[in-house]
This record gives sequence, C-alpha cells and structure tokens, in this order.
Amino acid sequence: MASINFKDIEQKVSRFWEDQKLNQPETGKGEKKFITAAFPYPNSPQHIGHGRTYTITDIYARYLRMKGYNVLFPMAFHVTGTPILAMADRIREKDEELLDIFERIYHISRKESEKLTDPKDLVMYFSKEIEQGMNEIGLMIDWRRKFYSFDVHFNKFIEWQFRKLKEKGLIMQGEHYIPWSIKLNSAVGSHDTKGDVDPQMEQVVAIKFKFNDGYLVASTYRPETIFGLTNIWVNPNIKYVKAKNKEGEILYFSKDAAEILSNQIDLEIISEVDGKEFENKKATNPANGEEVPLFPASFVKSDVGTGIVMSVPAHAPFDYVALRDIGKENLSVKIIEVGNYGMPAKDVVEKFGIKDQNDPKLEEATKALYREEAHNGKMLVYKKGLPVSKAKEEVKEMLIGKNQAFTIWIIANAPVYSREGDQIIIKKVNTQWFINYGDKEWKDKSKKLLSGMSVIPEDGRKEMMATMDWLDKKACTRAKGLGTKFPFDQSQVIESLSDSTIYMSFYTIADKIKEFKPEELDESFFDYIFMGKGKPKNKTHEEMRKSFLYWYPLDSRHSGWDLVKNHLPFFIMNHCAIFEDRMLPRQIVLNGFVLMEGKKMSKSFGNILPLRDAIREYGADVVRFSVVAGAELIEDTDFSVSVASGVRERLEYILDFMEKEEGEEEIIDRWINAKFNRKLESLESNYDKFELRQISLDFFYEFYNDLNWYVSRKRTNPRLNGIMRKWARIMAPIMPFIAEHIWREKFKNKGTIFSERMPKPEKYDEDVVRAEELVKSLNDDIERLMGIVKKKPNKIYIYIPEQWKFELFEDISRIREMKGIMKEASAKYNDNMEFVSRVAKGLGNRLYTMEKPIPRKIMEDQLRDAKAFFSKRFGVEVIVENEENSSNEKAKGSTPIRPTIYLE
RNA sequence: GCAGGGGUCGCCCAGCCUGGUCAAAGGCGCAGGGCUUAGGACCCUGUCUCUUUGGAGUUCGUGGGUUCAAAUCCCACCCCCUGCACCA
Repeated sequence: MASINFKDIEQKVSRFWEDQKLNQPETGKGEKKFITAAFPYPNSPQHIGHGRTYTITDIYARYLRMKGYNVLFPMAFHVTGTPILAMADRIREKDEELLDIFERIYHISRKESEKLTDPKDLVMYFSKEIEQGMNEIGLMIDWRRKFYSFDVHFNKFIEWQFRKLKEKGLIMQGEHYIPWSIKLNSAVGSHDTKGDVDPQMEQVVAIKFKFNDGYLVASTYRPETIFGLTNIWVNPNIKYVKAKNKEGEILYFSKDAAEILSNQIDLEIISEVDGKEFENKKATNPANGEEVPLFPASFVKSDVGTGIVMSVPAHAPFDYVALRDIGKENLSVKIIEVGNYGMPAKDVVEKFGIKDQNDPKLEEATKALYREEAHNGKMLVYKKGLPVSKAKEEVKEMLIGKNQAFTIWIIANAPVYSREGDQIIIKKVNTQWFINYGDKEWKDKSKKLLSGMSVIPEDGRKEMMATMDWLDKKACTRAKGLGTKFPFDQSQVIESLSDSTIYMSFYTIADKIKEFKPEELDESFFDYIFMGKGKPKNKTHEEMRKSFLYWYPLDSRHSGWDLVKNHLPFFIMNHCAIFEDRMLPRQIVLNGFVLMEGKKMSKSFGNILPLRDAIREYGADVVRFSVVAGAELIEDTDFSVSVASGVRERLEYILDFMEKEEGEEEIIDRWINAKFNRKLESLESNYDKFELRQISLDFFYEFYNDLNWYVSRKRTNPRLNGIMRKWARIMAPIMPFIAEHIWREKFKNKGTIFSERMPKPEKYDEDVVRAEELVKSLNDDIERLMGIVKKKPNKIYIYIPEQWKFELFEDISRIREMKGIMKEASAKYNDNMEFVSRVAKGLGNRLYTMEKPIPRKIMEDQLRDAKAFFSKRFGVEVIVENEENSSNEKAKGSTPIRPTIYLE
C-alpha cells in the first residue's frame, strides 16, 4: 500500500493556495457568504478541541465556495479580560505549577517562558502559535482582517457600541455582589485562585436572636427549621465582636465574620467580646419567643458564616451528635415529617454508624438527610403539611418581613484562596455598571429574530430562548483587565463577554481602518459606516461603508455548545439593539467538544493534545476528519490514536485505486456506481445540515467497505477513475489538502478543486444494488450452511425461482394484506396455494412493507456473474440453475427474496 | 430551586421528529479462524435465548394508554448529567 507523505503534500498545496489567494475574497464580487467562528483567547496554544469548531467552519467555507459563493472567513484574537494578566503575574512570581505546564504541555522552555512577564508578550506569543496552527490545519482565513481586542481602533469601535447602547437606555448602574480578594484588591475569577477553583456565590439567611442589648446572628440554609431550635452554639475559644448596623441595631458576630461581612453590610464595630462570655446565657428564638441556652462548641469556626450556629438536633445530624456528646440529645424537637423516620437526625446518625463530631461520615449523613427532607419533608408545625421546599421560602420571607432576619452572601465552596493566599470573600459594589438584558422590548425583538434564524442543531434554539428568558442585568465592566475602557467611567474596563457581541461587523472594515488615526474614529465615523448617517470623510471611508453593506449580515456563526448560554444570546441581542433589521445574523451552528481517549482534556490530567502536535503526527486532513466525523455535531467526539491511524490507513487504501490501469466494465461496476450515486443524492443536503458524520460514513467508511467488496467481486482491474474524480470533490471540504493534491497531481487539472462544483447524482440502476444484496446474503448463507454441515461440499447449487413466483411477490408487494393476497392467489396460482400461504405467513410483518421483487432476468444475470466469485471463495464448483430445470426437491422452495442453496 | 439534556442488546453510541424493512447501524471489548518466528496491527466470522438454512421466544429506565403494529406517539413516575452569569 502506498504510504503518503502528508507533510510534503500539505506544504505544496499551501503554497499553491497562497498563490491563488484562495483565502482573500474580493469585496463586491458575486454573491457573498460571510461566516465566522468564535475568536480564540490566546492564553495557551490551541488543542484539537479548538480545532473542531474551526474545522467545521472551514469545511462550510470551502463547501460554500464550491457552490459558487464569494466566501469570507476572517479571524481575530480576543485578549479582553484578566486571565492573561493573572498569568503574566504568575510567571513573574515564577509559579512552579504554571511553568511546568508551559514546559510539559506547551513545549516552551523555562528560559523562554520566564521572559513572558508582559501580558502583551504572552498575547503575541500564543496568538502567533495559534495562527500558525490554523494555517497548518488548512483554514481558509483572510488574515488581512486580523485584529486584537486591545487594538486602539477596536477600542474606538467598542466605545461607539456602548454609547449606542446607552442612548437606547440599555446601560444602567447599581449595586452588585462579587467574589473578592482583599490582598489582590480585586474581583476574582477562577484564574486568580489557588488551584483554579471557581468561587461560587450563595445566598443564606442570617437570623437574629434577641440577646442582651442586641442580637446574636446565625446563618442557615434551612430557615424553616427555626421552629425546632433547642440551643445556639458558640465557640468559647474564639473572639467575637459587638457591632452596630446602619439602623443602629447591636449585632454579635465572630470577629472574622464581622470583618468579612463588613464588605457586604455596613457595620461599625463597638467592642470585642470573648467567646467565654456567652456561657450560661440565653437568647430568644424570634419565631416563637422561647428562650434557648447558649452551649459551647469547638466545631464552630470563626470564619464560616457568622461564627454563631443555630442548633436543630432533630433535623441536623451535626447538632444531634454535638448534643449527644454532651449528653443532651433528648432536647430534640421534631418539626418535619419525612419518610418513616422517628427522629430523623438521630436515625440517620445511627444508620451511618457515626461515633462523634469528628466522624467524616457526618458530612455525608447531613447531605443525605437534607436532600430527603427538601424533597419529601412536610412541616409538622408552622403550617402543618406544607412541603419543606415551600416552607423554606415562606419562613425566610416571613422572618425578613418582621426584621428578624436578613440575607448574606457566602462562598458556597469555601474556603477558596486567592493566588496571594487570602480567603475569597463576597463584596458589595455600589456602583457597578450593567447591560440591561432584562429589558422586555429588547428581549422580545431578539427572541423574534432567533425564532426566524437557522440554528443547527435545532436544540440550540430552545436553549438560547430559555436563556433569554432568564437573562437580566449583566455586569459589563470590571476594575482590571485588558480591553476597552468603559466610556462612562474611565476607571472601569469593559468585560470580555460584553465586548465580543458585534465584533463580526468589525471584520468588514478591519483591513482599511488602519489608514485612520484613532482620534479620527469618532461617533460620526462609525455612524456613517454602520448606519449610513452623514457623509463619508474620504474614499476609504466610503469603501468601508460599501464593504459593510456587502458582507453584512453575517451568514453563519460557529461556536462550541458552551457559548449557548452566554455569548450567543448576547450576540443576538446586541445585533438587535445596534443594527438595522436587514443586517441581523442568519444562522448559528453549534458543535460539541473533543475528548481525548474518552476523557475530557484538561491541564490537570495532562492529556491535552496540542493541535500542531496532532497535525505533525497524523497529517492535517486526518486530524480534520477525525475531529468532525466521529460523532454527531453537538455530541462530544472522541479522538484516539486508534481512530486517527485507522483513518489514515483507510485513506491510503482508497488513494491506492487512483493510479491503477482500468479493467473491463462488469456488472459489479454498475453496482458500485449505483451505490455511489445513491449516496450522492443526499450529499448536498447533508452538507447544508452539517451532517458531516453521515457524509463520512457514506463516502469514507462505507465507501471503503464497498471498495473492499468491489475488489473481491471484480474479475479484471478496478475501473474507478470516474468515481474517484467525484470522490475528490466530495471530500475536498473535509480533506482539502489530499483532495487538491489528487485533483492536480493525479488528475492533472490546472486550477484549484475549490473552483469546481460538487458532483450531481446520475441515474442509476436500483435493481443491480438489490440483486447484489442477494449475492451478499447468499454468500452469508453458504458460509453459515457450511459451518453447520461441517463438511466441504463437492458442489454448490443455487436455484433461480420460476417466473410465476416473481409475479406472486409483485402481487404481495402491491396488496400487502393477508386476505387480499390469498384471494388474488387462489385465482391466479391455484395449483400452488400451499406454497403461497406458507410464504405469506412466513413474511410476518414484512408483508406490510415488502418492495417489488427485482426482475428475474436481473437476478439471473447477477447470480451467473457471481458464480466465479463464489467458486473462488468457497473453492468448489458453483452451479446456478433455474428451478424449472432442476429435479431437486429443494429447488421448489426458492423465492425471489431468497433463492435456495443446496450443498452436494 | 430554575433551565436544558439524557436513560437502547457487556461498554460507548445510532435510531426515535417522519410508527412497520428493528433482535435494533457503527465502534470498543470478548470468542474462534486467517496472517505472522511471536506479539501488535490488519482481515474474516460469531457475540439476547432456543433452534441442523427456515423459524420461535423474550428485549430498548418503570408503569399505563393509543394502534392491526411502538425503542419510536400520548400520560404518569423513577434515576442520571450539565449550566445558573460578570468568567474566558
């Protein structure tokens, strides 16, 4: 088998494409298609997962080009946000973990990576790397339009966008809670934390218990259990404070808690209180006015919640065990009925066999009971029979309404530590800027647009609709990060999901805008280009307007499935807010991820396969094929060495037929042509619907199997050049290098294959295909029979049924109903009623669906043609005989859908 | 809690929208055979149960229903996964 030098082919073909300017469409020439994929964030080299979205986009671009469109597929780099800044900081701090990843996975030497302490250098390093990878994988990108989202020209564009949003009343200011690091003095995302943990926010209820001159504050997830309160836990070994809130109420917290919470609520600390001072005191339960004792507990942590814990031993395993440890478990008051528990917490603790407060199983027991009660619990007090899930909300509202409780935000997955080592807290920001995605009118217009767009796969539309339903105010600025300064507050930077919503329009002018100085890019400049307001400043300015009008609207937007809940709805909504109706996007195409040997790729698993490594190893076309052919569009696809090498080997096998001298035309040539043409019928619709998996099955895997069968049936040399010429064009979008190569080298064409059209299906003979199915099933039957007989026969007989049986089967396929068939048959085939009824019954359900049998002549020709094949395969003489010429009793059972075989 | 997705023959997964050709494609695994010094790779065959070509019986989360006919349509229930934002 010929081994292909992919590397040589890729380089040669790349050069040719460059000469042809295949990727540089002329503005205004013919009917256009403008397609984009989500631009990358260059904080690492791309891996094969990124390759999937881009490959799908490129396949579409090339396919559209082969349909005669003038196609623009541009690319840029999204550098907005903080992760790259954080990364540069870490490099400066010589973060061992990060440097190790750079060395091991990204193949960047320590020396080199230690130089990348300027965020800009990081951006340039990785973007160059990514750009090279995109070229190597064969993306038809028009690089003349490349830009970075921190480019000053782009900044001006984004400022323009935000002024437009503000004019429409979609920008607003208000208070907002965010995860915060005191040491970093900034909001934190996962990239700012130790171990890349994403800090999760959660709201809990803080209940006030009358105590002395003020209130003890205890936070809880389960306000409804307040009715089962028996005591309050305080830790005698930690420091507490007495503080005053805005309303002048005295509140007690642990000292740490007060410090953390002072970032959320206004607190004035009055004095420190020792934990021991709470001993032997009592506080009042606001829900029922009962006095409960304060008990000392070492498990109460100073920096969790408020440092004061309410105790409900009937329903909280922790509280039960803690009370049991001091011999007071009998205090439990049951307030929730659930399952067949007597005393829920007690029963669960005993079921889990928990010894004391320090038992690690306690956590598990708590979770189990909480879930059970939340789902199936019913209140015994307050409102008898009320489900716990409802009571939780009601009691919370009730307590807050009576000023007996308030809500606070906590880190749900605490403790999370920042890079600097301090614990992440929640801070309230009073002057946060928002985009108001909750605006009703805006939402409605956007949903209307979405319902008219093409979304592939269709499920994505539902998800985006649902997202738009709950979308509300979205914080759009932050204090730090690369990107564009917020025009209405220069201390803020526009956040990354907010500056990437209409950037596709910028591509249409990105090449020419560089001719202008930044200060020229004022309001009127963009108003003219994108809205047609006013007059052009000069010729270039006028051309930019034309370019926008030519390329927009966007014909197809491609991204991973994960952007469905954020970027894509923003993309749609911002287009609706800014542009005229005729400029709104037309299609969204979504795809799933790539798994590596069945596992999610991640830095921690160390199983990231960089795209360029994969290309070097397997060749660009094989990688392209492997990442798109293995699964349905939205499903995750698995990349594995065995898949890639399997693809490569099959490809080499198929290409092997290219140069062979052609043999004579035989029946089996009609067969392979028929099968090929049948698949061709659905080719274009499969491309249009992104059924790339189906195309790969049809024209790669199954085609490969067909070739195998074809070769085994063919007596003379293969005769496949006609098919192969078509095959190259069919596969060209998916495997462009190989396709271009064979188009020009093997078939000696001058131009590029991408100026050709997809082949159209020709008429074919369906009967030949069905007759060949018969040959295949006969082949299987003979094999099975020989296996059963366990003896090699002298001769194999195949009996072609008599003509009247073909007529009978035709009648059956027309009537498709037992009684009618028997009626018709008794008139026509009276002598053979026994055969007819046996056959008809034997058909079972197939009676309802049977197709017309193939003509006897065709069956005869095909089986006689296959004689040589059978003989060779089974090593014995094969005799194909007509039923009427045979004296063998077995021959009488032969039918048009299953000719009888007889082994002698 | 809210939203979205899903439960298929050892595993992964297609089919269900447009009911019948579905005992249910494909891949992996496993078994046998071929090829090889051997292993790997590759090729062929088998892989729900019973059955000497036919065929029969039980299957598609659970329980109902519609239909001549349901993995496919309808209803109820159980279980699992993902996301919930200021983060790219």
